[in-house]
Formats: sequence, C-alpha cells, structure tokens
Amino acid sequence: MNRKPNLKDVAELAGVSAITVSRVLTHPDKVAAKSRQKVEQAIATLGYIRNHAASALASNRSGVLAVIIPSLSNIVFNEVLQGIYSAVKPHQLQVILGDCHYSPLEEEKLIATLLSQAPEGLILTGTDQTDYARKLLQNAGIPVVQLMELTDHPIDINIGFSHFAAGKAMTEHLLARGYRRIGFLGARMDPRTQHRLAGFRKAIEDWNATSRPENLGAKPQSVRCEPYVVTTSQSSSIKLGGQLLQSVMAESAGQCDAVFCCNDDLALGALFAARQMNLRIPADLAIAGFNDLEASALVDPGITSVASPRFAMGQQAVELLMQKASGAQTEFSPIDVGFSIMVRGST
Amino acid sequence: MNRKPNLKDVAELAGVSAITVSRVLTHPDKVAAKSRQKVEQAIATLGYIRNHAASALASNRSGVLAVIIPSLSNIVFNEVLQGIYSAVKPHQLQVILGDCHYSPLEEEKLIATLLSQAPEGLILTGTDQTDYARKLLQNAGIPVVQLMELTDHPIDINIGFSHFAAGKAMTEHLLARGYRRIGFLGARMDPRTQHRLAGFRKAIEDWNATSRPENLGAKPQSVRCEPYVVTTSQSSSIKLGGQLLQSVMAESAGQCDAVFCCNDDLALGALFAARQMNLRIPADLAIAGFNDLEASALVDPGITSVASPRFAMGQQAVELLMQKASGAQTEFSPIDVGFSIMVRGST
DNA sequence: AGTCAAAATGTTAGCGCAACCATTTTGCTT
DNA sequence: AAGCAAAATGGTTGCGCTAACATTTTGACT
Repeated sequence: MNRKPNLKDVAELAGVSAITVSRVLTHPDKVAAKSRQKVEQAIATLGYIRNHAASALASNRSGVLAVIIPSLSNIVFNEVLQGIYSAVKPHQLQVILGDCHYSPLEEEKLIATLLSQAPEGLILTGTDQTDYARKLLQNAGIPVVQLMELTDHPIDINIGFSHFAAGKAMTEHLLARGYRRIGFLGARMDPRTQHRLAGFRKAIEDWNATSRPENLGAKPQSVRCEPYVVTTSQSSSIKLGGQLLQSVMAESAGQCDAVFCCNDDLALGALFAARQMNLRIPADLAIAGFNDLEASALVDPGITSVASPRFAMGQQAVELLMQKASGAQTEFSPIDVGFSIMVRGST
Repeated sequence: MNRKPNLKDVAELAGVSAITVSRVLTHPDKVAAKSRQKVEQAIATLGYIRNHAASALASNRSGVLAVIIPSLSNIVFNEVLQGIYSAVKPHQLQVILGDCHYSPLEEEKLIATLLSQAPEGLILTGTDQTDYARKLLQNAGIPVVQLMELTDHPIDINIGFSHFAAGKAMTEHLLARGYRRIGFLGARMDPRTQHRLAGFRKAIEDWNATSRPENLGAKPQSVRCEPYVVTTSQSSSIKLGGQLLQSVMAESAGQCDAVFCCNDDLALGALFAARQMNLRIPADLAIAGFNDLEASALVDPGITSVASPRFAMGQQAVELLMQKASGAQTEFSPIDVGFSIMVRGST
C-alpha cells in the first residue's frame, strides 16, 4: 500500500472509528484521553495528514481567508499583511493572497477566483470595487473588509482613515510653516493618492479663500498660495521622486518652496535629488511625504510624513471578520483608525 | 432556494448534464460551442462559482502552490514573491503563503499545515529544514524547491546562489580597494547571513596568508587585514545599522576603515550614522551592503552592494516545479543563478 | 447496588465535483 | 445515402471527510 493514509487507516490502526479520529483533529476535548493518545500515536506512525479538501467539503468550512492587495512591491501593504498574519494564527486560518496590481478589473477576477475557495472572509484594499465584484461579494454571503480607506457606502466592514483629511492636514502643516508655493508630487494615482491630492487642493483653496490679518508664518501672510501639481501614472519609486521634483521645479520656474509627495518613496527621491541640486532643506525646499517609512525618520533631515496604524488595521480586519463569521455581531459602522503627522526636519 | 447554486443547478438551467458543465470549466475545448454558450449563460445567470474543495477532492488536484518565506517584512522576499506570482498565473494556481519568522521549527509546523492542502508543489526559502520537515516532504511526494541559497544535499529542486562566495567576493573587493581594517555588521544571523560572514572571514584569512610583493591598493600592502565582527540576533533595520556602526567603531577604537553590512538596510543606517559622525565616505570609511535595494543606488554616495536575480529566481522556481509536477523531468541539479557586485561610490 | 445524566463513541448519509467508461451525435468519405 | 471514425455528451460512482443523530459507556450520587 503506497497511497497516502486516510482517516480510516488511522482509525483501524488506533482501533477506533473514523469519526473519533476526525474528532481528535477538530475537537480534541470531546475525546477521552485514552482514545486520543491511541489516535495520536497512529497518526504519528502513519504520518497521516488530513485532506483539507475533503474536510472543507464535508464540514462546509474552508479554513481559508482571502486577501487582495494592490501591490506586492509596496512595503506599506506588507505591514498590513503582517498584522493579518499575526491575527490569523489563533483562528487556524490559511491566507490566500492575491495581488491585483491596482486594477479594479484584476481585482474583480481575483475575487471570483478566490471565492471558489469558499473563504471564511475576504479582505480587500480600498473601496473602489467594480459593480460586478460587489454583486459577487453580496451573493457570496461571507464577511468582507474594505481596508485602508473609508467610504460612506461600505460593502460590509470598513476600516481605514481618510486620505483626503490626511492630505489636507499635511498641506495645512506646510501652509502653517509659511510655505506658499507648494508642489504636489503624485505617482500611480490610485484612488487613495487621488484623495490625498484632493485634500491638498482643498487645503490650499480654503487658505486662499480666507483673509487672515495675523502673520502666521515666517513668510509674509499676504502671499496667496500657489499649487503646482505634477502627477504620473508610473508606479512610485525613489528614483521617480527625483524626476518629479525636477518636473515641478521646471513647471514652477524654480519658485516651488515645498513639495508634498504622495508617498515616502517619492519623498526620499526628492530629498536625494534636492541635495544634488544644492537646495537647502527645509530652508530652500520643504519636503513632506506619506506613510512614514522607517527611512524617513533616519535620513537627514528627517522627512515629515503621515503615519497610520497599518499593522493594527490588518489585525483588526481579521478580528472583526471572525467576530462576524461567528455571528457575534452583524453590523459595524466604518472604523476610522486615524493618522498622525510626524513632523521632522524636512519641513 | 437560497443556497448557493451547484453544478447540477447550472446543468438543469442549461439543459445539459452536470459533467458537461464541469467540462466547460475545465476543458472548454472538449465541449461544442453551442452547449458551451448555453452553459456559460447559465453560469452567469446563476452567479455560479465552482466549489474548489469538491473539485479538488474529486480530481485529486488542489490547484494550490504553497510558499514559505522567512519574513514578510523583508522586502527581499517580496521580489521573489513577485516572481512567483507572475509565473503562477498561467498555471491557474493559487498561492498559499506562510511566514516562518526565520525559525526552522515554525517552518516545520507550517509545512505540516500547508501539506494538508495537498499543494501541487512547495517553495521553501533556504536549505535548513528540520529532519522531520524533510521526512514530511519526502512522504508528501510533491515537488519541492529550496530557494535563495545552494546546498550539496537538496531535498529536491534547488535554486539560488552561494552567499559564502558573495560574501567572499565583496570582502575581496574591499581588500583590493586597499581597506585593511574591515568590520562585518551582521543582524539576525540567519543561515545565509552566516554564510556571508564565513565568506568574509575566508577572504581575509586568504589575504593574510598570501605574501604579495606588488602594491595593489592605495594603502601600503604590508598591512595585514584586521577584521572586526559585530553581530546581533536582532532583526535588521536601518536604525540598527547605525547602532552597529557605533559598536564596531568602539570595538576597533575608531580604526575601522570599512564595513561590510550583511544587508542594505544596515548599510543605509551605517551611511546615515557615518554622516552624523562626520566621516567622509569612502575616504574615512567604506560601506558595503548586500541585496542591492533601490535606495542603495540613489543615496549619495551610492552603496556598493551584492545584486541577485530575485524576481527571476521566483519565476524559475515555479517553472521547474510545474515541469516536475507534469512529469516532464525528474531530476534537476542545483541551479546557481549567481550574483554580481554593484560597485558604487561608498567603496 | 441502582439510577440517571453526561460523556464518549459509533452509524449513516451526503457534501459537490470529476474520472471512467458507455452511449449518442456529428461530419466526413466513398 | 451508407458507413465509419471522431467528437460530444451522459450515467454511475467514489474521492475523504464530518454533521447529525443513535447508541453505549462512564461515573456521580442516593
């Protein structure tokens, strides 16, 4: 006999019935210690490994959690993933991970594929799913988390923070510091980046609409704020940050005195490039980023950035999913995990 | 009827038998265009999604690829993963990913868990599996890839490069540049890092054992090379690189004139710290790293580092796995993908 | 010792699908 | 139009496991 041992083989060797073996694996406390030992012994002897497919089919529980992220290369999602993995462990779930490359259509296909695994739950990034994807999810009848950003019309559970508010807050910080010719450097322009840009625009619009008698910054308050927006659909990289800085400098005829980069990769690139252009930071040019990567705190000067609890978001997503799957609670209103501006030397 | 539709429901609606529906999903070319259309129509109408567990059970094919990496937070493995995901697509496989936190024991447990999914293949990082893990894998009868480093006794397929040779080559580069008081900064000290350190030691030992009449570097050749090794079990970070640089400077009483960092995170941290210590690079201190991260090329001066084809390794792992799974070939000798020293301003 | 509830174990049936082989239909050749 | 191979389709069965219910055993108490 060379085939893989199955439950029955174990049961025979242990001198019990198949269901008892099954119970040892799933509800060990429902089996008397004596039988349990015999069964465990038999399992070890045979090197038995339970057939997950059969188990899932019979029990209608897949033990699988599906996760879709927009990019494997962006370290930001790694931290979320770490949170997910850490929270998943006690629940005995396997994670099936998909990368949709920032494309709602790829995401839709992935959802369809992953749903065939009958996952216990599904964690998505962002809130821009296609209509068909939303329909699929509704029919699937499993808890779904939309992570990272907030929406007024969540599919189910929603955990994140407002990228609009964060973009606005960072821009207000730059304005408060006295910068008036502020560039926005944006790459890839996924929905969250667009919200950051919208926040940027709103902050400046509000600023210009307000007449303020007091002098708030180092520079004269009389100066209206002039935005310079440079975006590209290319994906972010450090190198690109340098290139975009050059673009914004060209566009502003060198007048730009601050740049708000849509993420820290661009900000680092801008910092390195600014040095080579012999710009003093923050005197000649302020640089702000987003995501608060480790390097941002350690370069000199440190880059002011927006921090958010990514690891915790991943954890919470799993926790709420499991709560919902076990029927404990059925409705959650969107959860705002907030953000904070980490002010450093670059502004 | 509110339950999920199954094959039979689709078959009835389409006016064909269940098996025909099954064929539309698995071997569409075996079904006449007319029936195929009817079936596809019915699938769309019902929003049918195939039950993967039942399919796997009946067909004895899980459509799953298991991957275990040592760390989600290390971007190095992300690039390997990207290669894996890109190669997996045409094979219609789902990836189940495990993170063993650099622990062979956790890896062993993960292997046992993942094997219950009856994956078509398994990709592991490194070659330091436990004996029991190796036994499990032998019994599982599926192709296994050990990735990233090479071994003389692979479990099955082995793709990687010699970290010993890379460590040695980088150290020889520093020696050739005339540095004679070289520090090694090591964190976490996983097997690959240890091999790099061994290569470092071997290069210096060889150097000191050789009498050389010619003057090869800027500094007098008569000076024996003095190694300073500082290691920690903490995991790598940029910040830690700075701390380790201080340690090695303390240990060498400030004599250290070059540091070989076991990865680029440490090297970046060392670079940032060195600047704050007002050390000129590479005049006062040379810095070498490992992994060739994007930032290493873009900081000023650029950090000399060891590059390896991580994306390609991931791809190749999947390709060979699938070849083997389809029985095309049964034996592969270890595949050395090599490495290259990217020389930059820091040395 | 007898009673009885609780704990432990067993029996039966079926989850949804695809392999296997049997049968029917199609389309081509003479 | 007949004959025939190839293509298309279908019926039956079982993959390995667990839920639900049925039965037996245990042990706490009177």
